[in-house]
Order: sequence, then C-alpha cells, then structure tokens
Amino acid sequence: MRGSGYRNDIGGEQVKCAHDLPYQIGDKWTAHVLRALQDGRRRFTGLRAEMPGVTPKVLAETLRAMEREGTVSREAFAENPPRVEYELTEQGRRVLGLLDLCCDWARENLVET
Amino acid sequence: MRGSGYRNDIGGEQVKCAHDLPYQIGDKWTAHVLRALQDGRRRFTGLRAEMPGVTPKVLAETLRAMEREGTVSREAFAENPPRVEYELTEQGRRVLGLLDLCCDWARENLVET
DNA sequence: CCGCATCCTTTAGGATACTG
DNA sequence: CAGTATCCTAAAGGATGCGG
Repeated sequence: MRGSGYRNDIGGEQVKCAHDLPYQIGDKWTAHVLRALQDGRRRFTGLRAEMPGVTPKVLAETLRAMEREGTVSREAFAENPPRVEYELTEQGRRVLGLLDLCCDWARENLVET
Repeated sequence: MRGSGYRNDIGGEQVKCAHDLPYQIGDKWTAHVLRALQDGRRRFTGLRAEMPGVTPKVLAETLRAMEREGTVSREAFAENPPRVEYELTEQGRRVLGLLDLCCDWARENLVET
C-alpha cells in the first residue's frame, strides 16, 4: 500500500506532510481561528470572545500570518470606531477540512481515551 | 504546554483536534521517527542515520516521549556493546496512518502551489 | 475598537562533551 | 553503542500600556 520513499524532505518524494504544510496548523491559536470563522465572518473582538485566553497581540499576529498564507481575508471599514472583519478564504476552508479529517480520525481511533 | 488545558469545546464538541491530540505530531522529529520505523524495528544508531541533523539528545527525548505516549516500544538487550531496538506499536501505526491521511490531503489540495 | 510597542518568561531545539 | 550532562540561542507566547 505505502512503500518506503514516502517521507517528504528526507530525500523522498516532494509530498508535504503535516509539519511541512505551508500553513500554520500546529501553533497554539490557528485551529481556534479556523473554528471561530467556520460559520461566517467575525470581527476582531468577536474572535477574542470566542477564544478565551488569547491576548490581542497574539491574536493579531496569528491573523496577520494567516492573511499572509491566504487562509484568512481581512476587511477594514473606515468608520469610527473602527471595524474590521475576518473571513475564511477558499484555501482556509480547505485547511479547515483537513482539521475535520483529523477530528474524524480521532473519533475513530481514540474512542477509548 | 497546553494553555488552559483541554479547551476544545469550541463548537461544544469534545473532539480532540490536531494540536490537542495526545500524541506529538507537530514537533520537529516525531514524524521522521514514524517514517523511519514504518518498515520495521531499528536501533538508536540506525534511526540517527536515517534522520540527518538530529542530535542524540533530541532523538532520545523524542523517543522517550513517544514511548510514554505509547506510539513506540523500546527493547534493550543486556549485551556488550549495548543494543536497543525501537518499534512502532499498534497505536504508532495508527498515528502514521493519520500522517498518510494528511499527505493524501496535501496531494489533492496543494497541487497548484 | 483595533491593534501596535515594549518588555518579559518559557521552551524547543541545538552544540559539545562525556560515561557505562 | 546508547545514551546523559551542560550550556546556549531563538522564537513563541504572555502582560501591560498607549495611540489612532
């Protein structure tokens, strides 16, 4: 089924595996952002509310990184007080799909925890 | 660490996701160990050879952690010079399966990078 | 309200040397 | 051979305060 020579950067094929994905996913808050945005756009404060424990600095960093990677889009409105809304991109929804895949796997393989 | 414990109740579900799995998978060397052991048992030096760049300290730490988690088993032989062999457990093979799942996902979703 | 500027702590990981 | 024992650096993440 799966012979050897299948190990990303150790001289095998160029297939990207978990920790070599060009997307953050293992860091502390990205998965939470993906979950928080799965039902639609949210603004900064809304995200904070759904992610207890995150500090504004770290949340902002996470969002900037995700924006750079193309998993999240950001829209700022020139109002006062300011309003900024975040939303998953198509690629972001795909990454969320991977997360769901992992959850499914966990459901089937970790039942006896 | 895990921040404020298991806070994966984001959607109300208690499902464990990527970074909350009770297995290392996003750290630097675990996936490499899983790959290196996928074709059978290996000893410490053999693993080092298949994982260029890893230092004995870090490899030992990784193996200890995996042993604790139950993804790798360790057998030491009372010989001289000493010999120690590592092998995937059933659970280890399951985690490797998740890794393969991620690779499949990447193949289908990252073709046009 | 959004989020940057500072400063600080923790930790993963590496370099090197040394033992049973 | 199969690891410890030390020491060190970089980077992630947190606390707090300010500014448009």
